[in-house]
Amino acid sequence: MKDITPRLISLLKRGYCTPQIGRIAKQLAEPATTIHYNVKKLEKEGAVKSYKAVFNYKKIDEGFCCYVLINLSPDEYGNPERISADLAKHPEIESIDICTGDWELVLKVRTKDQDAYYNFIKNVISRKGVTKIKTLTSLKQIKTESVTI
Amino acid sequence: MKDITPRLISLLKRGYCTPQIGRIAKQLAEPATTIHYNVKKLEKEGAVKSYKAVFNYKKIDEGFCCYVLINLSPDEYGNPERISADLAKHPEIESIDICTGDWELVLKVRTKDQDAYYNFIKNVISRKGVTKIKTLTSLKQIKTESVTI
DNA sequence: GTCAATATTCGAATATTATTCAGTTAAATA
DNA sequence: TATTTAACTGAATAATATTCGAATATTGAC
Repeated sequence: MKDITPRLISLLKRGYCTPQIGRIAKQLAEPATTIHYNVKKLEKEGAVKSYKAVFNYKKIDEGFCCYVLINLSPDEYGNPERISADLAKHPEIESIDICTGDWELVLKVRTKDQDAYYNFIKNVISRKGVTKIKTLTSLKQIKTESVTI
Repeated sequence: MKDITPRLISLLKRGYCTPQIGRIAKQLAEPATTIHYNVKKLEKEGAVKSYKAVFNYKKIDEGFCCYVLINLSPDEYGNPERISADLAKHPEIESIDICTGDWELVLKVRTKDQDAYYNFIKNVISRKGVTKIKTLTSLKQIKTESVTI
């Protein structure tokens, strides 16, 4: 039997959802057509990037979560966007920020477990350009993607 | 004229969306009823927490983003969930993680600008229980909530 | 391995929900 | 104040999700 779940999760993680006009209308006590108009306006302005699902990541084999703080070598330092665009392709990486302060890059990474994380670090992060890494491991997620768990 | 936008954004930021069964079905080349069944299964298992919107935060007056690394005082150290649950109420905080490593709490915070962030720190973060704070300011977001910008 | 129980797939019919349209009201501009 | 543009809204329509029942596949007990 074909297992649809992984492909389904992969799509829902980044998009393939849509706002519930009727439910919003009821909640805000406004006509559905008014909500529709305003939602479309937000989309047209480019204010909305995507509609997506937030998961209980333990239940989709992504229970291990951590922040990866990265220092870049002098030659990558001037162009962090190149390495970032490359990293962005990896589905394990939930977010990538180019930062000021002690660290140039901050990643949020989700893997199945510590073993999978170790492999991820070995294969993806350990590369020329990265001079120093610090990992902050999440013991418990209280809030994620604006959703309180 | 009543401005619906802020209330609309507030709802979409955390939920009030739903998967697009038909579009997923087309993408995965499976019948819509099969997709429907599998989506409902994920929901029933509790694997899906919410369906929500991801924004271009610059366009919704949340252009200033940073990570806040926090050390807790010895008395809060043993029960970080209390202070976390309290922080979770604030809409400026996108995520809260209780971590190992050099910092006990990692927050991701979005405000309009640096001034708004300063006020946020003063009013929300500076409290008994927090002994040390380090802010990593995001200069550019490459990927957010699994969505590449 | 065989059989029964359970879970998954799927097409056709139905129910629900979003969207369009056209008219109205409000706001901005000159 | 007149004129243009943007925002709002109800009724009709279009699009989409959901239910149902039946077929197929998987799992677990013996």
